[in-house]
Amino acid sequence: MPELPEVETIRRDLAPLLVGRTVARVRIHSGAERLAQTHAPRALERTLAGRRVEALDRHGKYLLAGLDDGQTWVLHLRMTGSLVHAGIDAPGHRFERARVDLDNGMSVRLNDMRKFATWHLVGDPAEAMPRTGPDALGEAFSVAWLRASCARRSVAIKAVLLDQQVAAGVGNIYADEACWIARIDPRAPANGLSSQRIQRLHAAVRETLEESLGNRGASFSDYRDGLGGEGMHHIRVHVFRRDGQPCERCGQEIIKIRLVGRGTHLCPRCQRT
DNA sequence: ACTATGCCCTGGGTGC
DNA sequence: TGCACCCAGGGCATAG
Repeated sequence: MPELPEVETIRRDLAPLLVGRTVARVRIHSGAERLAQTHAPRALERTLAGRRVEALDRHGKYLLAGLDDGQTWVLHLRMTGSLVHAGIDAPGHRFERARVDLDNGMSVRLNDMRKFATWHLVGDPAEAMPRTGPDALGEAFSVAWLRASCARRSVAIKAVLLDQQVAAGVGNIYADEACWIARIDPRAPANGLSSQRIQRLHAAVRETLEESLGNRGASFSDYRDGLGGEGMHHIRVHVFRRDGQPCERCGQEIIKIRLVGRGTHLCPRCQRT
């Protein structure tokens, strides 16, 4: 599950390898047609060929490749997607869905077991990410913003954290981790949290994302960095997929529940509503 | 406006 | 060993 730290790790790996390079050829494999959201697959392949990559940015979980014709190639990896830099003749991964060959004998492969990844080619990146708010590591995601986002919502705080309009880039792993760090029960109604607890939660979101970024992301299953390697953060998490194990803080057994349609992990003793 | 649910996908795990 | 079933969940569509 590439979330913000994973996507940012990929961006940092790929930026020096892609920026300044020209796309020689793009190939969307048979069976992966849904990848291309704004064009028919063959049309997208033709349009991208010959374009130079001028920048590789990120917003939330989206990667944004700025092209020399002013268009932006917007990539989202969803749950099982990865982008791996490899030689043009390197054998394809079992779940390779598309490949981008560069002008220097190298390529980037999109591997995606579940075929949920998307590519948009747009003039304005906002077109490709219409329901996306401030990046969770950016300045616009402030304590005041989180407080305002909670004030008008009666749903569980975890649902607010997962809302990409509130904190773009936070996904299931880091929502659970942030709630544990802030000692807040993820089921707590958002509009019932005190100002002080929201401040603590905001700091916890930043802390968990930055720590994971420092560990090059969490490879619970399919996530790979831009060079095909695994992250290290999955062995550093406090609650995510640690159900049955003792809480690091109080020793109580971590439990797993279902909340907003997602597996949710928490310590029932030291996380309070 | 808000909230809840189903859908897309496929491999891995579980139980019989 | 086989096989049916369930689970994983990001973002969108749809319904209430």
